[in-house]
Amino acid sequence: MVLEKSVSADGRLERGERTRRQILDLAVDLASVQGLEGLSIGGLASKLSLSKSGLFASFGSKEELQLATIEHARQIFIDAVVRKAMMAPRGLPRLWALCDSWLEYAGRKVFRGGCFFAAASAEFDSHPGRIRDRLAALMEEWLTTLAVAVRKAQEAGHLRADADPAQLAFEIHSLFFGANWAYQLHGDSKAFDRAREAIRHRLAALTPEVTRKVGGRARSSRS
Amino acid sequence: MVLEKSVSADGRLERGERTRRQILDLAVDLASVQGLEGLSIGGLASKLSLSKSGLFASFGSKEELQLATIEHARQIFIDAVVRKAMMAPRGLPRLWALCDSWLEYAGRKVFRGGCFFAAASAEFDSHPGRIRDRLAALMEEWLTTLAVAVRKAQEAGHLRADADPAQLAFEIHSLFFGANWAYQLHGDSKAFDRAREAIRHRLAALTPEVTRKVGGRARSSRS
DNA sequence: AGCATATTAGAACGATCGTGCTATTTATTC
DNA sequence: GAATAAATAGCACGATCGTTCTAATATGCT
Repeated sequence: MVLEKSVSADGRLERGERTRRQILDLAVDLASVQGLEGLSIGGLASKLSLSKSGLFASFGSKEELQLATIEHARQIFIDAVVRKAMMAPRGLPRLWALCDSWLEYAGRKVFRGGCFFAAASAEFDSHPGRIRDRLAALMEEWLTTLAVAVRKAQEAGHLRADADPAQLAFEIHSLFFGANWAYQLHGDSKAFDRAREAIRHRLAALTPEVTRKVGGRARSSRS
Repeated sequence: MVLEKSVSADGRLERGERTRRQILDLAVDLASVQGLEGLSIGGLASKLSLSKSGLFASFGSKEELQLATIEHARQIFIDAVVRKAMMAPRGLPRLWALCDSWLEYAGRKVFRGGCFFAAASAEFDSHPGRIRDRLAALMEEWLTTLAVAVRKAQEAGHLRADADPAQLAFEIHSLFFGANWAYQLHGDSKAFDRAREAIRHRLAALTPEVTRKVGGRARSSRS
């Protein structure tokens, strides 16, 4: 464990870092609803009973605040989705764990406005600059995580090897965002079941013959 | 053809309607990039060499301008996607025509910032009010269009009848938005091929046995 | 304790936002 | 051509935005 300068010897957070965290907790929540550009320094400050200039000084510019908000959201996402799924056994179970935890993350509204990154990437996809670049890098990182999970499932013999992991990652990711979109816009929580069903259908078609004969699908907990 | 009061006897547009159209053309273009909320009365006015108050008076409020922008985008979308696809023979060909024209609509950047409705619905999905309601209704209309196309293909015997049209519409729509998202964020135009491939794969599995024996898939132009 | 540093507050700036009110211009009708 | 209506311009308003500068306060170190 590396000692950061923002953490004192006894492990407590320094004052600045503590307020920074309060700010970012609220910023992430607000940004998922009003967008990253809709974040306002004054709005954040008043909701936290801080001075506008004091909050501003903690980040130096609005862009830095937005970038810090993205990193904070990334940590929350990793804790809520990736870390849990990585505890499942590698191969198809881990791929399914990723899917389940993502859909649960969206349905549980870890962020009030739904998936933070779905909102932010759609908002900034036409705004060149550091924010868009960072978001694009994070989303590619996530798609790679999905693709690697697919490939590992193939290497473990849980999925046929003749499928393109990037293609499957794209399809699964699209269903994720589609479900998040339908839930946010129409309040349709059945969309999560739709996404699960589509993924199940897609993966079942990729299950090797030997496995299909035994169980029909690899996860007995799935109906 | 119904005579509207904004159209004079010789078919030319009245002055007010002409500028309204110029405004909305630009508004739709700008909103697809900066968002519906990012639309500014002053910004639109200066780009069109109009006065801010004059432009404002044409709509009465920003919300009315946004609603008018949505209707204008809807017309453009219908012309670019739906109308063309409806000329294809009903059944599977028409479903495929819808898919092809949607993906081409997104790839051709009919709107500068990609699909107007993907951006707008994501922006307003957490902003209750008339705008969100209208967007939700339009998107449901679109999903219904897709579902009906699926059902017609089933009735024509082009697709097996044991598939849920709403489920298929959800999946296809998710792939549309996923491709649009990847193209906008990563500039990855291969995403359109990915979406097409996924749809092709999904529909092929739903092709009745008799048809599968003949051609493998229904559209010979598809590789 | 007191000094040095980090953190927050206060006030003000120029800019831009949506909106309302009043004039001025343009088109239509008699 | 004069009268009427429709469309546009000009100007000002309060509010809010990001940002800067300076003063006050709280913390950490010796």
